[in-house]
Order: sequence, then C-alpha cells, then structure tokens
Amino acid sequence: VKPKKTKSSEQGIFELIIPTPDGEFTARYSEAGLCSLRFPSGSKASKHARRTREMELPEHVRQWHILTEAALARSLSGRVPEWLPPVDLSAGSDFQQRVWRALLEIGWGRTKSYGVVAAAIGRPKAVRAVGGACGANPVPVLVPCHRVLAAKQKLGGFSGGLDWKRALLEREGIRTR
DNA sequence: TAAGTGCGTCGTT
DNA sequence: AACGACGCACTTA
Repeated sequence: VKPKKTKSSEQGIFELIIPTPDGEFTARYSEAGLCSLRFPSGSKASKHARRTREMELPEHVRQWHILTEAALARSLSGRVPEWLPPVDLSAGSDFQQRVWRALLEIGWGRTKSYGVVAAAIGRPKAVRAVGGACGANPVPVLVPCHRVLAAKQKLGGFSGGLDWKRALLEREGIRTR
C-alpha cells in the first residue's frame, strides 16, 4: 500500500512493483488503465535494467494501483477479487481483445475449454488461435486465462509456466485431469 | 485406459 | 509459409 514509484521510458506509462508472497509482480498503466501485469521475474530482486526515477504519480493511477494490489492479493490467496481496476486491452488485435474480454466473463472457480471460448466469440473453429490469444494475454491472473483448459478438463498450456497455472487453479479449488 | 500420431483450422509473425 | 497454451479420430500397448 506504499507503491514504489517507477516510470518506464515510455511516455504516459507508469510501471509499479507489487510485492506478494509469491514474488514481485510488475504492473503497468496506460492512460486507460492497467495494461500489463507481469509475473515475478526469474530470480527475485528487481532488475537493474529498470529505470527508477522518482516522479509524481497521478492520483487516478494511484487509485488504480490500489485496486490492482487488492485484486492480486485476493486472487493469490484464493479469494474472489471484489473489484478490478480499469483494464486496458486496446493493444491487442480485434481477435485477441474478443478472447480477453471473454476470459473476463469466466467466473471465479469456473473454467471453460479453448473450444468453448472459441465458440463464445463466434469463431468455433479458431480453437488453436484462441490458445495463441490466451498466451498473449497482457494481464494474467486478473484476466483469468488460467481458467481456460483443454478439452476433457486437461490442463493445457500456460505461457507463464504450468506451475503458475496449476497453482492459480488449485487456489480456486479447480481440479484438472 | 493411457499415450502417441495425423490432420483440420486459423490468427499471428 | 510456418508455427502454436487445440480438438478429434484412430492406432497401439
């Protein structure tokens, strides 16, 4: 609740660290909202590469970040996030955005197969492409791509590493085959 | 059953 | 033109 201010080299993009029992996540905000959430990077400590320049953090971003921290904390501890910050998915293609928005509709503790998601967005045959879009999800955890399983309740893949997918599912009480 | 192969499909690079 | 966080039919053990 005392976010360390960090600014990327990109203009108008604010990058902040979120310490959690699972490591340091990194959140990025555009003018529209949370546009990226990264899993703790490999080792542990923040990387040297990041430019840390103190600066004034806009009030609205500060508020968004508070929502992000709370939502992430609840998600990682197996509780339902009550609120999400505004999420900016505009960087994705039309197809990707349709997939990501569909993911937001999968309730906590629920799952859908890649095929069902494909059908849900009106592209029943683009099953594999849905997998690709899930892999490109810029806001994992809060945009719950981990709730998408392969057919027959099989685990499927996860760009953030299958250990993460298994952990997130288990914390929601979801079982796979 | 479980595990492996082949092929259709389609958005992305 | 090639490559997947897939799905399904089919073959083997």
